[in-house]
Amino acid sequence: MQQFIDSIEAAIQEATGLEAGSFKLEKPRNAAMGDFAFPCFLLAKRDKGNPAKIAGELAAKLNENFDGIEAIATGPYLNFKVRRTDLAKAILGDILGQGASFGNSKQGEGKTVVIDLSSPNIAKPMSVGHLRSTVIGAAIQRLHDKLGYKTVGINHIGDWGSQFGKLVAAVDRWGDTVDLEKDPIPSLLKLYVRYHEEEEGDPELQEAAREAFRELESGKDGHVRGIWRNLTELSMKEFDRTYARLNVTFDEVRGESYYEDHLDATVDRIVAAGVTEESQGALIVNLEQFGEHVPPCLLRKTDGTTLYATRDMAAVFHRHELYNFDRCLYVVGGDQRLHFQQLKHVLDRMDIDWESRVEHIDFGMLRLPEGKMSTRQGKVVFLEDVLDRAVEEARKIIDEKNPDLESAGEIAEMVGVGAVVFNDLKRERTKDIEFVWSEVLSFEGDTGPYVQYTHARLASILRKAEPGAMENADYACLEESSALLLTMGNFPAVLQRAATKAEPSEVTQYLLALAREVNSWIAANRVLGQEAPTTAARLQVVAAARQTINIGLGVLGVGAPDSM
RNA sequence: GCGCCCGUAGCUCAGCUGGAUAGAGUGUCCGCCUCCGAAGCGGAAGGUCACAGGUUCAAAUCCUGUCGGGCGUACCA
Repeated sequence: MQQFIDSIEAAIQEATGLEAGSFKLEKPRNAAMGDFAFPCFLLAKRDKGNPAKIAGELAAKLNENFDGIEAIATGPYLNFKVRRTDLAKAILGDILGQGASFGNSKQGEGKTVVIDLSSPNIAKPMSVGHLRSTVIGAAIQRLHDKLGYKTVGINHIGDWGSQFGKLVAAVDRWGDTVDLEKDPIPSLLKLYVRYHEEEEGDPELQEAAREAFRELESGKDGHVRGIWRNLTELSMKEFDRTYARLNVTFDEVRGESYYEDHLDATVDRIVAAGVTEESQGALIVNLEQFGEHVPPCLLRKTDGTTLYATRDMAAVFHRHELYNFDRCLYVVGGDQRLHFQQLKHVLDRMDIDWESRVEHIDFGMLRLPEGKMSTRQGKVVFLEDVLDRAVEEARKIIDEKNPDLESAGEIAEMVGVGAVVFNDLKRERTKDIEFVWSEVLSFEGDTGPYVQYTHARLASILRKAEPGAMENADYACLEESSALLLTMGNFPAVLQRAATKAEPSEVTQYLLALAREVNSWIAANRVLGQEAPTTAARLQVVAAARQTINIGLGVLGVGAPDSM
């Protein structure tokens, strides 16, 4: 499809003297007007003329040299219509010829993107909130993979910090009251909550927790570290189960604890850059130059221990040394905007030239109808429960509508999990989401299962077609199908925009629109049993649409079943 | 208090870097399984794009202010 855009743009440049890149073709208001549009306001301004008149004159001029493309002036717009058979042939040829690599690009060749995603905290259950970072981050990684970047997905596990002192002390004291092996996460959560409550009036507990974290930080490999290591392993085993269901893998799993040894060097490096100062007994980087309200970044507390920010500084230096990234994306909730701003400001003050390559890919918070989620108040929805219920629901629908379906269990898993993941990727990243069960468990309309269902229908038609039925197509019968063809042809551009903006919802929204078009096209265009050249042409549309949906769902990490 | 983000149909959301008559889904109402999958398709109703100014040939989109909501605001992560 790109070839049409290129030749139209080239012709406009030649006829008007506009420079390449100074204008962009748009999509006409409705498909009947044409395939591509060029608003003439820009020219009208330059030449102080009437845009409608300019459009008319330009149309006449361009049509002299066009072959297979027609320029039509409609008011101040200049619309272009490609010869239908050429359009169909080019787009279907592209998609079917490229197969699974349709949408691939070389734009990322030789470039590296580091993505920090998921990053749950040890000993806490994954809530639907963690789903967002995991699923958004994984989609962004796959998008970049598709565009030829080298990608490194990093799961930066929260396994360090003063709360682990409490946890270790709690396990030490009351570990035998729960079954850690069988039910690790809920048990740990219970212990943590109990410790939190009881230490209020018990200085001894407070001191025990502090002591435990001190020992942990000292690096001594003894009793405390043993407990901590065990907690970590138990939690990771649980997390891995969920990741497997979500179809997410990581290139690097590193706890914050990994940076223990890097902390002193990191602080030294920032001090050496001359940007630190002492304030109220703590070591800080003053950031007032970025705005009088920007609070300083704390590197060392009064007691000498480090903070989250220190560990993140260590991590970003480490990642840069290791990967020399072109983009370093942090897929972390919007509640941490200030933290990442500070991180970037510190890099900026240190005159680090790759500062602009570090991006906080923030996303909206997930709220329950009754308010903000809170683990301690029991106001959480656990991810496993959501997945289980969605799968259960999918199974119920399959039993009802398609009781003979083979491997119904696997497909129910694909559809249920797909519904949850798709739903999470549906809205613009930064928007807050209210978690409503009925919405997550809905399989109709703007949902993942709707797209999956469309895929299954297309696959079903292809299964029923005779071998070789796609040969000798008569593209003339696709006269009325050009809107759908253009949508499919636009897929590579959608992927590129989604990657640049780190915005998976561009893909979900695209797939919903495509599925909608496909479904009404199927209703209006009988494929099988037509005259052979007609069936052949329509089968190509079916195959191309199936292929495009399949790739799109793949990027999102949602399964594309051939039947469901 | 201050900073950042958000406000589009009853509800959930699209609307790309300003461009043609603001679009989907859901819910409500009506129609379609003797024809490739009804998790579907077609149709109806539903909008002062929070409000008020401004910039522009052109504003849901950019700027300012007001109101409403969310998040954050130095020794948690």
